[in-house]
Amino acid sequence: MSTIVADGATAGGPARLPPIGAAPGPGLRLRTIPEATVARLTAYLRVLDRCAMVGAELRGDGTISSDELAGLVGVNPAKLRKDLSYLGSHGTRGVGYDAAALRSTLQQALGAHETYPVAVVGVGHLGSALAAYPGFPARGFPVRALFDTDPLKIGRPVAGITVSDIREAALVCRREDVVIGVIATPEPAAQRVADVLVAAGVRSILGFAPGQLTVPADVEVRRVDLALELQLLAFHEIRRGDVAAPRQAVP
Amino acid sequence: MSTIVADGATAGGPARLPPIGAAPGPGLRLRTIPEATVARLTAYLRVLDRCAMVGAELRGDGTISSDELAGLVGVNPAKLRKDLSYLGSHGTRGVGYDAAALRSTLQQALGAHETYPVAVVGVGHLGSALAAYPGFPARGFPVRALFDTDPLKIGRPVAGITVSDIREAALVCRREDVVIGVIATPEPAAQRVADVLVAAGVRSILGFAPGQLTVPADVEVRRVDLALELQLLAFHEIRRGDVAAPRQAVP
DNA sequence: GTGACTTTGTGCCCGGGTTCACAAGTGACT
DNA sequence: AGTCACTTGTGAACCCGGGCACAAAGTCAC
Repeated sequence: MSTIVADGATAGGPARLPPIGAAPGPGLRLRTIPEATVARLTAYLRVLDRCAMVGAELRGDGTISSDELAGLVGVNPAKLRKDLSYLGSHGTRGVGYDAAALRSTLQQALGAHETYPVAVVGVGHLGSALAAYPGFPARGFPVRALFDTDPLKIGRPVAGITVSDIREAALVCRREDVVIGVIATPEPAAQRVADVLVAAGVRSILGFAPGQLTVPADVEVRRVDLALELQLLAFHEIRRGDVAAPRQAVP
Repeated sequence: MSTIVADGATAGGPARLPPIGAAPGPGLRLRTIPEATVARLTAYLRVLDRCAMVGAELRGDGTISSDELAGLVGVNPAKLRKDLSYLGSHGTRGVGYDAAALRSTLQQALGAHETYPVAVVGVGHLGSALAAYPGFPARGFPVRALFDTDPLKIGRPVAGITVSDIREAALVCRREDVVIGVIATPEPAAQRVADVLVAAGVRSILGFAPGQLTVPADVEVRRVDLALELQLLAFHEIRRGDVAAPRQAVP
């Protein structure tokens, strides 16, 4: 995040208009929403989805208060309200939020109403797992293309998708309307793959290889470093062991 | 930053400060190193490792300046120096850092000299991939145990490790000295698995299931939500497409 | 209609992370 | 020995997200 590109937080404060003709309410002005807030918004939406699925509104009238929703998600109620206020807040004071309307607003803001085809590059263990990961299509991210360089893998189906030659990335990505590219290759190939994806028109990349990727400024890169997560846990373990008993079992 | 940790309500969040100056740990000279800094320290160490491996010091005398190292990692030189200052800074003014000594210091601080056995729970696609992920053992995190509930999987080897019954978690974790648990199960089972791991003595957990996990206060939890990463990329995609309307809004 | 209660929206403060800029220390060169 | 170029270490300003608390606003009861 901070290591790769200076995130394109367009200078100034250009407000933005609703994507499509949002019929109800006045124009909701969307400022630059903090990333942490966007992450939580998805959590709110997920909880609301689950409530709607079960049909179990918290109340009979289909409203939910910030306290209740915050409790379900596990965040501070004030934070939730502030998060929602970025969207123009359509809550009703004294009552709460209309669950259905809030859900619709969140879907609109997060683009949850449409799908974003994904391509996975590198059909190793990790790539195959990602291709079969049910959480992706469930949240609007169907994996529509797999790429590799191994002739033994090209042409064979993995998780229901035929693996393509990475050299055909541009063609396949265009055909499948790929919007997001996922790099699951060994580290040495990651930069090369990123270049290929960018050349194929992909402007959003999720990389699993450690190390930095250099891409044009208009390409958004996110990195997930699995080993780093363990390393951070290990660091807390060290600190903990340092404070307590290093090797001793019980004093 | 990197991933989003949204479960501040329950478990070990970013920092748990005592409300008042209750003087918790009197003599803990443990300088509280910011998490972001720890993450970068590992990046520095990795780059130094690679340099040492290649034998290509930037200079003949085995020193490296903050500018050079920062350039290799892709961060601001001042940030790098401040990061290193948390460790007590063993650099030499006018010269730079002794690469070997710095590497040793980082290894010591990050605990990179020892290994932290890992257990993976949930031997599905993702769990299998994690069990075989070469980046884990390469950075000191050997996967020593696999757990599942499926009788068809229990007893069979995956990535060279025999899958154990989750009910034997306590036994196996103790035997293998497991320090870190990784939850790669479907969402509904995640909380149950977390409870089992905690009962087995694991105090560091990496979860891949969305949704919050509630654990005792002394257990450190990190979450990696793969679909969330895509969602954040999609949000930038929306914003980007929306910019098409360069309308001025309220002042 | 009025009063009391509930809940939202948000101004304000705070703590932490990032960046700048500069003093201080070190080796090299004359 | 003296000077100078170079690099580290860090104090201070800035920016941003989180949390508290309160006023505004709406509902319900009568």
